[in-house]
Amino acid sequence: MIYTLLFRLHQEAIKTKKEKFAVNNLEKLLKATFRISAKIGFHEMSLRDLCRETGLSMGGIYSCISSKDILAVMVKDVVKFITKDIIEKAILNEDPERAFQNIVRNLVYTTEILQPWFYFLYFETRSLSPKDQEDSKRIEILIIDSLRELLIRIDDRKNNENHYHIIATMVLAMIQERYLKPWKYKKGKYSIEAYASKTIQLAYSALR
Amino acid sequence: MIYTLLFRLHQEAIKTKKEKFAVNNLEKLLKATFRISAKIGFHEMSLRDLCRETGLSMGGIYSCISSKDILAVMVKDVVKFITKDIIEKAILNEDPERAFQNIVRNLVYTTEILQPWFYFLYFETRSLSPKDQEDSKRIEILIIDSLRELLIRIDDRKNNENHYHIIATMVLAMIQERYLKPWKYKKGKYSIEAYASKTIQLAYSALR
DNA sequence: GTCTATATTCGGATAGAC
DNA sequence: GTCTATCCGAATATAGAC
Repeated sequence: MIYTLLFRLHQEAIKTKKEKFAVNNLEKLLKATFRISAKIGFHEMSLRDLCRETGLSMGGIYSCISSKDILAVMVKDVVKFITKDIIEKAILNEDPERAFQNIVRNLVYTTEILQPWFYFLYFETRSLSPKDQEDSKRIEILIIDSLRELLIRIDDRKNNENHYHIIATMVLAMIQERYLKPWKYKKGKYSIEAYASKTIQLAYSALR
Repeated sequence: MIYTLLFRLHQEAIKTKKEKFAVNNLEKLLKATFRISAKIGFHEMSLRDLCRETGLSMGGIYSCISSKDILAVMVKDVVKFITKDIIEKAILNEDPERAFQNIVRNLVYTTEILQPWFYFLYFETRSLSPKDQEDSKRIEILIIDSLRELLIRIDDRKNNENHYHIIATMVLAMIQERYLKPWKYKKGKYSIEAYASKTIQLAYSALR
């Protein structure tokens, strides 16, 4: 489970040592953080807002996080872990087309399921320390580079370098578009499957 | 000039009545706001930061804005004014291809020149009141709808409705990608002309 | 029109009871 | 492990001198 992962990644900074308690509270805290910051932003959210939304007290909150800022770092860690996992498993595939489609589909599906996490990281990256901001950008660069490499292999270098880069950029922009603007897609005109297929199709038509 | 426009739009809320003084200070304030919030976010920026960066005092600041929040509203108003202007002038063109290219190029160029304004509005929309947030979303919907209409006319409805919508979405995502991630494009590998052309080319290849 | 000084509220964080 | 009560600094905004 995702909150267990989180507890283990940040264990040394968490006062509550019993995993069961900490994990339970972390889940409450992060879910409330997503709800509140999606509306007003992370920095505008006060810990008292968080108390109200979680039912925890100030003391309760500080028993499983060391500071407010660490919440944003936790989100970054989860997004990084999951994204790397998707890419590393996909590129094990020897067929570049399958690997490419695998990455796109998995990212579209995963960012749908974990929309609040990815949305939060995108909009609150500036709440992170410079070092963690760099880390966050590296996730994006990893995606672009992986997609670009695969596109080159798929197309057998028939176009110039820049062309593959811009297609990779376009694909990532489409993936982000979907999870960054839920207000556009809530009405359900586009299924997530259709969206992923369209994105792959756009990339292929650009190769030609 | 853009700051004169701003002064006239918000005149009733500005204490300083001499246009020359107010416009001068508004320029200082907004430029400083862009510098600081690009790094740490609008909400984390304090008015004391703004004092330091502009050389103005607290009193000086409050002489030409009624509150901190109004700065974000001003940005929204400018972005709205300029975007509507670009689109309205472009669609006067009878040839849908020329109109389409006109919108894309003008948006790419304008968002490059006014990058801090567009960037700020995108990331700080949540600092606005619900009503102003709606207003901000309407700008985006206007762009998508205009592009989609033109694509339909260019292609003469050879594809289904959804296809045009997704291409319009992709084009906007590409335009935003450029001004939202300056750290990717600062190195100057892509000229702004090349970027605009590539974007148009991607849209055309998707039509086929 | 712009400054300094100050009022007031609210934020994150902690200490100690239970 | 969780709560209540409290500290302290920082934020926005204003009042009144120049």
